[in-house]
Amino acid sequence: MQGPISYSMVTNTTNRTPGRPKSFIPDEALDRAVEMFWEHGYEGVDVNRIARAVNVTKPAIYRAFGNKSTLLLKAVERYAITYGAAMLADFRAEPDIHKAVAALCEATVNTASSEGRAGCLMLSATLGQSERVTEIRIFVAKALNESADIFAIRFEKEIKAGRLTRTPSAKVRSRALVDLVQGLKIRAKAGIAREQLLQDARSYEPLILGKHI
Amino acid sequence: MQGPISYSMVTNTTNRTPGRPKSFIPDEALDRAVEMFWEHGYEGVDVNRIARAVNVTKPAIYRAFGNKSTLLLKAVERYAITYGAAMLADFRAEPDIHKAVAALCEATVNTASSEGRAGCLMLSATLGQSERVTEIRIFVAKALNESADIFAIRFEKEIKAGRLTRTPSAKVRSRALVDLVQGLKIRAKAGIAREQLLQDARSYEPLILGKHI
DNA sequence: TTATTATTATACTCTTGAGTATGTAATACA
DNA sequence: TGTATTACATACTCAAGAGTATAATAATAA
Repeated sequence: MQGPISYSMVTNTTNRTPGRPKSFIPDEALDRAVEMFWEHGYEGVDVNRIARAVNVTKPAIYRAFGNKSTLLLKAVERYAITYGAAMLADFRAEPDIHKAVAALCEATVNTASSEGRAGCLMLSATLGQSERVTEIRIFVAKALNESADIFAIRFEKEIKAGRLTRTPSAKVRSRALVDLVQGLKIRAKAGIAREQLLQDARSYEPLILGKHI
Repeated sequence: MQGPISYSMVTNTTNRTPGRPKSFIPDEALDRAVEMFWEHGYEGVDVNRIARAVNVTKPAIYRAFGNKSTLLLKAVERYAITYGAAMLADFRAEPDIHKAVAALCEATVNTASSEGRAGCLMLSATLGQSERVTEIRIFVAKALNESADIFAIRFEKEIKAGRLTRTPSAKVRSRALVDLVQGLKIRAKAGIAREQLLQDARSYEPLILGKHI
């Protein structure tokens, strides 16, 4: 259909290994897989489409990733880095805890409530039925727990510094924040209006951080 | 495989319409569909299995429900009645608001965190890719909004009665409660231990209802 | 140049499962 | 007893899509 793409077209470093070079960059294929699985779901995507999206044919994808369910697993892992880790980094980088929580909630809505790619790939994959769904669930559970831990450590610090009340505990606040975020994503996927969700998201910062007695 | 089942075996009221009577009760088939879709997901179930589960063959199911995606839609609606509406009824029936919220959170975990049927059919169907997923999402969005409204009305009443502080508002509390519940279900599906989730669920009542200043 | 190796594209197999065409069984009613 | 009606089971069609066998191609190394 289209002429083969030489290695120099996709990378500028000299190829050191013998053999015909890849005509696509695996991580780019993964990015397209992320987008497509995110938008259409696991069963809604066939490997052919992903292959075409990176100007390659199916066997190349199978050679690079093994099978479709492994491709999803890798896509989920990449999604976690691209989106999840980025949000956590922003959270850690923001010195004002109120701004940090507010930004996290708003960013969640903005990411989960876009027109084409609604919701969250990690959740869709967790609720889905791919062959490697067990590994995906373990990965997601770990990711959620790690997020909660990061939140909890930060809340604990703020409590110790006297900037948050001792109750609710850092642990409770952190778990609640994780769950609230999941709820926002779900409602985004269900099609509830972004403006509505943004309004709710903004109200969660005072709910989580507000003074309790 | 098995002999046909006479109508008198499945109902005791006299059949008033002519023609051979159904050898299965549609609502029972729906119940089995709920169970199977819940446990294995939409793509994980084939119509044949549902048919066999009610001692009938495929065409009978197709005649009764049209096609697979409609069957899922109907199953989701039935799930909403069987589980969602029941929880809301309990919530309304409980005069003590603290007990009402606590019971809701705990019941959520107990329902969503069982061994075989983890999570929530409404969420799975919302994140899934059946043909009628748009209608499912609209239905689920409506259900979530209605739950939030019920909570909000109740919280408003408690605020007016002086049993809850004016902030956070009834609206904020209600949305947060909905989202927290969704988060618990997601984490249940991801395989986080029931005991852990129960502990978190119990901490959400004071978070939502606790006095804020 | 030639051998070696890795990767590609073409063209295929195969399974699975959704949906249906056809003839038959069971009931109401005349 | 017979006719209309509704549902049933058997046995099928058909499409889609996962995964692969095979041969060609593009690079390195000697």
